[in-house]
Amino acid sequence: MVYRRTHQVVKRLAARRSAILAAARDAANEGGMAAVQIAPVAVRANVAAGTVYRYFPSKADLISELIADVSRDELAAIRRAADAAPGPSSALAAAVTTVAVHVVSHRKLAWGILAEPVDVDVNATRLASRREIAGEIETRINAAVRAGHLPAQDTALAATALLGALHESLVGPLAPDNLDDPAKLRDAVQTATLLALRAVGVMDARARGLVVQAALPAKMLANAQPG
Amino acid sequence: MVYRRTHQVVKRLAARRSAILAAARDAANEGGMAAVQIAPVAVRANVAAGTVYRYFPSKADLISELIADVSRDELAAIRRAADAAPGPSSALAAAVTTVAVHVVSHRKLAWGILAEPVDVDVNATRLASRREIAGEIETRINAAVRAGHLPAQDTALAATALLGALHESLVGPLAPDNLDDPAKLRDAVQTATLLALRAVGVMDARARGLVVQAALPAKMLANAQPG
DNA sequence: TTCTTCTCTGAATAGGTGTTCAGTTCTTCA
DNA sequence: TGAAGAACTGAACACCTATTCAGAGAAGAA
Repeated sequence: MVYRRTHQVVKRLAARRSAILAAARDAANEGGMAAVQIAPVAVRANVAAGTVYRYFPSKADLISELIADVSRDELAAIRRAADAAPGPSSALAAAVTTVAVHVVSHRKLAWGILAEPVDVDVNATRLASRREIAGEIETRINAAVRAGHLPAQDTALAATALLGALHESLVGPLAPDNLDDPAKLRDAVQTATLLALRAVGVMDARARGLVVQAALPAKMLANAQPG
Repeated sequence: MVYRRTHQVVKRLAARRSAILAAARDAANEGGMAAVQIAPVAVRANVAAGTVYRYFPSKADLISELIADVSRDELAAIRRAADAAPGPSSALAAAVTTVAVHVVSHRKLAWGILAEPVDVDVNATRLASRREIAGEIETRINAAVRAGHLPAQDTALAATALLGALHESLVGPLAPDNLDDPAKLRDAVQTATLLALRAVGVMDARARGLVVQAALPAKMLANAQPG
């Protein structure tokens, strides 16, 4: 009389888990991390509040996993874009553009993951996520420096500052508020990218060229969500 | 039999108000806005919790006033530094350096005022504060552009990005953690300032010169608080 | 079909923090 | 000095939301 999970059950359990995570992601994307509350998320996932706890030991774990998920996706996108570029400078430009597009495409979510305060328990995850992204950017800056395209500098600080500039100008409270218009959005992404590249020492003229080259297909911008 | 406040009483009331605000400021400086809780603040100010409500209608009002206070000070410092500079570029460098020094000097407070999420009621105040600072920086960028020292650009976005770069690299979670050492701190401030200036289009060589010129007296750095 | 084990439910619980208010203490004024 | 008004106190209250858990519902084994 041993109970053994049927394949079908295993699938359903996995699906529920995903549904809960997806619900959390949606909630975060609509109202920031503050909106990721157990009861509402449960409703969204068509599940009772208690059920959430059968999949995640605590809210902190849920959010941690959400953050890890999102940054895994983001990191992959950055690497893909950068690796496809012809040289170190283009790679950096592509990486930066990718980050810019991602944050404007999911502003609330990005804000929640980046800046919104949460339990100390999730800070570790968030920090790790940030480190990964910053580390990737730093790697690309380093490559450009080694190639002689950028002046020698504290690349860790530079990567951090670069991300700060992007985030603040694109999803911060002072970010332009008319980003629903695709044209404006594209402008904002390009302007922010230009600023970021100049910050690490790319000369103005060259930076403008790189930004244009790195311009992403409209398809990617089309994913942007109003809000 | 009209009760009339004696001068002494008026003074005491004012002192209490200040004490409460100061307590709130201290708390924020130690643990961010999350640490600004009525009961602890009251204890710090040697007052009962209820008393706080005789001076501030609600916690949101208390925090709003705190934010307004801090940014008033900051704005004044920025203007003082910039106005004392010999030209538009130096003025911008001085302004940026001032912001950098301020944020590293009170990291937790800065973080709380800048990024930590709070009641919607205080968001207006925080936004206003941010706008003021960004506006001042924007003004200085504009002056430098008009003087032909910087390329034409979206100065509002540039100011925002510039502040983002500073904040993220100096008080963000990835900021260097050895800023207790005055030498390191000075380095970090200068590096961040350099990045910020380059971002808006100051050429590398010139930026380095401006950063050195704008170097603030050690006295100002001495106010930095460990943490 | 029936028993056992797993899974889900959602109302109840728990903990934390802003806010109130009846009672106390202090201050003014005659 | 005493009456009246103002300020202060701090325990009680209120609200919000994460978490629990006893009972209900499904799913597997026999």
